[in-house]
Amino acid sequence: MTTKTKPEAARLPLNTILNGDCIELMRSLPEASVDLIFADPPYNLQLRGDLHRPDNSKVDAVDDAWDQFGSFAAYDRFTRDWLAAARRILKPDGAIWVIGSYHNVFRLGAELQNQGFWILNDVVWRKSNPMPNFRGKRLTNAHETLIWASKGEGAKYTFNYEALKALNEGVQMRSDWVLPICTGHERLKNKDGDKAHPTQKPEALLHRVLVATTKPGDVVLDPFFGTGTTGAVAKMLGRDFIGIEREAAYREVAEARLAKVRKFDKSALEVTQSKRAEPRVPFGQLVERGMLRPGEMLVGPGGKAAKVRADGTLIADDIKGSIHQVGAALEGAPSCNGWTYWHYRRDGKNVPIDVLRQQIRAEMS
Amino acid sequence: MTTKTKPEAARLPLNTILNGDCIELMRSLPEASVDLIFADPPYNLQLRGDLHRPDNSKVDAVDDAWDQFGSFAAYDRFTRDWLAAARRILKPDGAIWVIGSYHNVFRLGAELQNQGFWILNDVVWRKSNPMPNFRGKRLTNAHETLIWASKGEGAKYTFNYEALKALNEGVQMRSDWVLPICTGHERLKNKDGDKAHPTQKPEALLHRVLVATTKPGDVVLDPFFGTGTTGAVAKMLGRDFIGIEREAAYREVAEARLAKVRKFDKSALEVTQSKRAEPRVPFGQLVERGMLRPGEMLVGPGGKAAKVRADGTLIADDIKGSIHQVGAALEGAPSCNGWTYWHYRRDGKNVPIDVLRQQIRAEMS
DNA sequence: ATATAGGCTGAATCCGTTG
DNA sequence: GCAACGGATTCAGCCTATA
Repeated sequence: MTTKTKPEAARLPLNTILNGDCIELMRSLPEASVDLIFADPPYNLQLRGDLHRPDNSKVDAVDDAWDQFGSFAAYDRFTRDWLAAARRILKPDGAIWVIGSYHNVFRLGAELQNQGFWILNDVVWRKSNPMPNFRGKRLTNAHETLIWASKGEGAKYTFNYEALKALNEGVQMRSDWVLPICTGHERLKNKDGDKAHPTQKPEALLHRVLVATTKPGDVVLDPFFGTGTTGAVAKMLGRDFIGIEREAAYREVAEARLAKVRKFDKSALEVTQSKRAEPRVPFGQLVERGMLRPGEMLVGPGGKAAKVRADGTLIADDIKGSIHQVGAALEGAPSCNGWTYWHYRRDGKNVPIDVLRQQIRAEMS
Repeated sequence: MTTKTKPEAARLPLNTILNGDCIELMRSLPEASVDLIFADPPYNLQLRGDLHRPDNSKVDAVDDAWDQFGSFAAYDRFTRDWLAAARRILKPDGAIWVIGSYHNVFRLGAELQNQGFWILNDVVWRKSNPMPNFRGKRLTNAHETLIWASKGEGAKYTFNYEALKALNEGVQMRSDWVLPICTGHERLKNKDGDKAHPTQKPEALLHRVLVATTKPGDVVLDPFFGTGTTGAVAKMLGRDFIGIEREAAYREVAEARLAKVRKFDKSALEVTQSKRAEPRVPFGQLVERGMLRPGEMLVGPGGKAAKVRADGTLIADDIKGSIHQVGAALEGAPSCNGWTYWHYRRDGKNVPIDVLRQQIRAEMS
């Protein structure tokens, strides 16, 4: 158990599995209190006891299409209710992931949009070892779809771009992820030796989701906890979790699983940071500190020149302004990173002024 | 023009491009008369401001009037109407394909289901060369989604299982297709040399769709014909097509294109052959898959050590980076193959991490 | 003629902080 | 809340120009 001092965290049942219906339980939690929701909702309409066709006297006589629509209406109500409950407890800068197959994911995605969630990406989990289509009547169903959404248009969200780029050998992570399905030792068994859960997700999938879109210490809620993959990976990665599961058999397996999980060592959880996280250094400091002198000339890559002024602005002909503004104006570009654009001369060589910024940053740390 | 003896075909405007609104025109066609519908409707992208690449060049956005809808409700009405019109003219044993991105595909899929279509597969077009995410704010949007549906539960449909298996080097075709986007000579230009259509689809994609789900002589209708990729591939493959397009500029380009197409052109087929290369395995996958734990130590041949982090980077003292970068830095070398340099300990022995990469490659093949 | 370098482009819901 | 502004951000493939 983690000790929390934040007020909202004090009211949250962190790192536990709640027993019951996820809609009711989410309604009982404080609003705007969790950072991320990961949801793997059921989609088999027949197995869900709480899904009923609407009480419509004409149903008996109608064709398959209407029957489907009736079932879909019930599924849509269920989706609307749990998503609304999830939305309430999500922080304004939080995010949600849902996963589904073609049976339900279109309804999930449409309802996400209807409720104002803002889709950031749809992600394809491409299974490296899917079950073949034995009858040869369709394509091998070799993927599932995840949807990642923020709370609304313009809302902030966490995305560890550099960490994911590192995970992908230095190139941007794409929206299609190749990962094997959950088999072997990772696949949990019950006492009879049968698989404990029909759709256990691989830890690798949750690892990528949580590394990508949460920070250490974030609260991750999973309303369809199952055997607790979300909780297990959250614990490993130093995130707090809240699980909701109404089937006792799944809760038992998940509890046993979670007890065995160990958190990774703290320094291993630090992840490659973006340059945006570095402290801001005003260009004027380089002048104040005497690294550059007022009157000194800077040159751009194309040979364009500008003069440093005492207040940390540049002047080139009649163009005055910041290093960025003058660079952009000279290039006719919408923007310009003055730190990499401008160079000063030392020992007959052109050195980017960014070197000086790095010196200052090194002193600061 | 093909001579048809079937009665319904006699009333169909085969191998022509109809000028006008697709909803009205589909309503004017005889019911239950076409075998396949391929539809690439507007995506309703909802782009806000301009987007520039890091080199300051401006991205040519899809800002055409035909992609603008006032609200999800307006888009849903449009979708409902054209899908209903399409459904009416589809034969009972016919099928429909739609393509979209996360902006619209969830609404498309949900409405297909609402109208009684029976989804057979969702298919992911994995782009081998997508446009990157220039600002590093999300995952690279590297795929689009197609939905393949029959007219209803239990309805018959055409699926050429063996042909697709042959296209896929003898193994079952999966639901994820790797194909490049439409560029180069295939990308049609207008008189000014600009692209004739902002979203032209590759012929290889239509080739696979038509080979998979139509027979020679089938009638294929495309209500959003654009520059006529569907018609061109249908003609090559000996299928009849009906195109509907309301923009005169697109119709003109499509007419010229179709006039040049000859039946049984194999060029599209060649494009579908994927290049066989040793798949690249990011080191991060070893961490995600639990083969190595964050916090675990790796050792180099000279005994130098580094710690694995959750994002697949290493840290040794204050040196952080990829397995290759950290290896090179510790050795003072310009480069280093981290796969052979680094070893992990198992059963008292040092094992090169390349062994783990080989395991993953074995799974993938 | 062949290799290399540089330029250009693609269905994109693409910034965050300070004043 | 809005405006100003600092400054961070790209991959694959094809085409053209140069060596």
